[in-house]
Order: sequence, then C-alpha cells, then structure tokens
Amino acid sequence: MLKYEQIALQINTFISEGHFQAGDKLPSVEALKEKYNVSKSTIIKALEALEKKGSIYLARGSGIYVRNQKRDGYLNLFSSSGFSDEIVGHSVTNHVIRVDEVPAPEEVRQKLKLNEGTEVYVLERIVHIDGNVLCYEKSYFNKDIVLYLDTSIAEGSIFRYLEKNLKVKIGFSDIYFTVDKLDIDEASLLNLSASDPCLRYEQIFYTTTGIPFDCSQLLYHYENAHFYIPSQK
Amino acid sequence: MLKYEQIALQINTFISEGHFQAGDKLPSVEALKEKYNVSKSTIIKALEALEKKGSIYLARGSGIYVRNQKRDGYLNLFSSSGFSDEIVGHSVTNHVIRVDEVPAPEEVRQKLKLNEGTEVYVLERIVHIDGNVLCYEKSYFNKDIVLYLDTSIAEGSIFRYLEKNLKVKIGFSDIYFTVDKLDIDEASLLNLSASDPCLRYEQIFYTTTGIPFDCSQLLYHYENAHFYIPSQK
DNA sequence: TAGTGGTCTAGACCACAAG
DNA sequence: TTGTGGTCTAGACCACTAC
Repeated sequence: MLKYEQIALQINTFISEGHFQAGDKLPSVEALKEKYNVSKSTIIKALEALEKKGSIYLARGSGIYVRNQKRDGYLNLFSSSGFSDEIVGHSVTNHVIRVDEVPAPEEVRQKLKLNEGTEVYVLERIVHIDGNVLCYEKSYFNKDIVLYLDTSIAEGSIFRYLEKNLKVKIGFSDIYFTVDKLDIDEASLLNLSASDPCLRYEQIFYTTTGIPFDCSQLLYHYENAHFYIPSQK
Repeated sequence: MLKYEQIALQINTFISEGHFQAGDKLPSVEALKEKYNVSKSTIIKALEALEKKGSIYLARGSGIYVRNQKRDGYLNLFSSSGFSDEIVGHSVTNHVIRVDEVPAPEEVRQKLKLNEGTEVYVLERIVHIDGNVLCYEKSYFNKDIVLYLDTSIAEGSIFRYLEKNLKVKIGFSDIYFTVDKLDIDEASLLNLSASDPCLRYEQIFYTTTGIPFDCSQLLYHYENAHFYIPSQK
C-alpha cells in the first residue's frame, strides 16, 4: 500500500470513528507532514484523496476541515463499484435469478466492443437492503476478462471477486440514468405496480487499460433507493 | 490562470474540437512535458484534472487515451454548478416564477446553518431545455453571501453572477436525490399528471471556506432529464 | 526488457483567510 | 502580517503494460 493511501486511510478511520465533528479543524499540513514523516506533497495527495471522497475539505489560507457526514442509507454514487462496501451498517443481500452464457445481444456487443456471436455471461439478480428490495440488476460480462462466474459468486460481491481472485484491475466507469415508469414485468420483480416510478440506471465498467468488461442495467426501487454525491467545483 | 489549468484547457479543447477519436492515444507525459516546457508533475496534474472530468484516462505502463464522449443532452452531474455551462449545443432558458425575501423555514435554516428569523432569498423558476421543461427549481440563498438577487439575474446563470459579480468562491456541494411520484401541484408545474414519476433532487452548495449559501430543491421532468456521471475507481 | 505512468522528496515561491 | 493551503520544479526511483 502506498504511503499517501495509508495516511488517507488512517485519517479517514480516525474521522469515521467519531473523533471529529463536522466542521472540526484537522492539524495543518505542516503538522501532519511531521507526524507522518513524509514530504508535503505526499500529505496533500492523501488529503486530496479524502476531499474527493467527500470526507474533508481543504480551505486555502484557513485549514483542513471535516465535512458533513452523508445521510444514512444513501448510496454514494461517487466511489461506486457495487453496493456492498458502500452502505456500512446495512445488510445487503443478493438473490440470484440466473447466471448464463449467451451470445451477446447487439446493444451489449457495441457497449462491450465485442464481435458478432461472442458469448458473454449474463447475470440477473435482485439486491435487497435490510430486507427490502433495492433494485433489479441485469449485467453482461466480457468472458475474456471475467473468466468465470457462477451463482455462488454472484450472491456475493462480484467486484471483490474480480479484483481478488481474477486480478481484474477496475479502472473507471460511465454511469447514465433517467427516471421512468415500470412496465408490468419489471414491476413484479420489484414488488411494485405497473407505471410506478423507477430509476433506470446503466453503468459500463472499464479496466485500467480501457477495456469495457461489464455493462449493467439496474432498476432501482423508488421508495427504497436514495443517492448521494459529494461534488466539487 | 495556473499552468496546469491552461494545459488541461488546451488539451481538452483539442480533443473536443474532434482531433481525436475515443480510444486514441495522446502523446506521452515525457513528450507533453517538453512541448509545454514544464515539469512532469505539472503535466500529470493537468492530466489528472482531465481524467476527473471524464475526458481521458491514464493507463500506467501503456499511455494516455481519449475516453468515450458522453451521450448528447445528458447532464453531467459531476462538475455541476448549474446547467448553462454543461449542455453545450442546447438552449437553456429560465422562467422565473418569483424572487422574494422571506424568513428562512426551519429546514432551510438547518441546512444553511442560520439563526431563527434570519431572512433568505427564495427563488422559484422553471428551467427549459430546447423548449421543453427540464425541471422546477426552488432555491434558498444565504443573504450574507448572496448579497443581492433579482428576477433578471435569476433568468441567467446565477452561479456565473455569484462568481463574477459578487466574488463568491464556490467550493463544493452535497447532492441527494431519490425517485418519487409528483403531487398535483408539482405536476402542473412540469406539465405532467399527478403520480407521474420525477427525480427529487436536493443540492447544498458551500463556499471554499465551508459556508453553506445555497440550498436548492429540484424536480426533474422524467422524460426530458437524463444524467451522466464519469466515475473513477 | 523498454517505455510509460505514478510516487515521493526537498525546497522555493505564491495566494488566500483571518486576526 | 502571519499562517495555511497550493503550485511548480528537478530528479530519483518504482510498477505496470506490451512487445
């Protein structure tokens, strides 16, 4: 683990353990630099990582402050590679509907940049949070990257599996979403009624080298899903 | 303007002028460093800014590549301080319903950290995009920061006015949203029907020194509003 | 193994907030 | 004016990709 990551982690842990209130001032860069025995740039790099996550804000000429904590139960769309890591203190369970290997549909082929006839993994599952339906998810995976997938893996955190077991390096993603009405079939999956609202959410994940390997479509339950984005100018 | 900002701007302009396709490789850090006559760190800082915006991605050991361009008409929630700057090639117009000075409601007082009885500006307006209703917006402004506001200002870009005229330094913001059904009054504002879907969106803006000065509630039209987030691991 | 991005340092200098 | 965050440099060394 890199120096700046370690420092960021330590400071973050210290904050989330409740040693600071929102608005509290942290030690100055100079002080932190001496505490951790590293150069100024390294401290700043660590602090910028925390700022990006929404934990703190850096006020030039003034100091380093703890930011408001996000509302409980809100999904942070910022650092989003799956839910499981995000919602601390809530139980997330996945109910797998199916895992299959099928020829990639036209639309998926384009998004994953695959040739005609290429097979992909399809995964359908329902995600529950604290026993309530959070969303229905349909994902397609490029088999060149996601070498293997089965139901028991899909019941857990796929991204953790990809990183730890398959050594996939997840780089970035594109998120697109819009609000819509549910059709009858979709409604039954979410225990809702036809024409109820939903968030239609699409996310395409790329490796660090820019290969798209996961194209997912999600339907979020309008009463159970809430979102948060820490944004910066 | 800072060196790294200038470089970032130049590279970005070059890309958006269409000199590159998605996936194209940019010159190496070494080459850029010589081209712009700056140190390596400065180039990297510029590139990281572009990466954050979603224009490029940096692949260690491989190179710098142009990222897919976002879908047309999608609002980029990442760098979001108002719409006007975001949606290039689309006409955005604001129809102001009212601008008033009122005692801050309880909820607003908490979010803007104001004392009881403090007056705030309220602004209500409808935002149109290419002639269609995009959203209804109700904003409250801290009068200590937003010293003056009137209808003609609210018809334009408030954030540009705040930065240029009032020298407000916008730092960061918290975004919260959820999907919901419209009630009758809300529906009529958006030219929709009661119980149609909508995106209920709230954003609290802070100055660079952490003072909350704008607390806005928006209702997005479910057929006309689409969103995009370039996300990174 | 060559080339590319990324980390880290030490230190000069700048820009802003707050007293 | 003081202290604090932020930019920028030059250069050593590291980690990864792709051949």
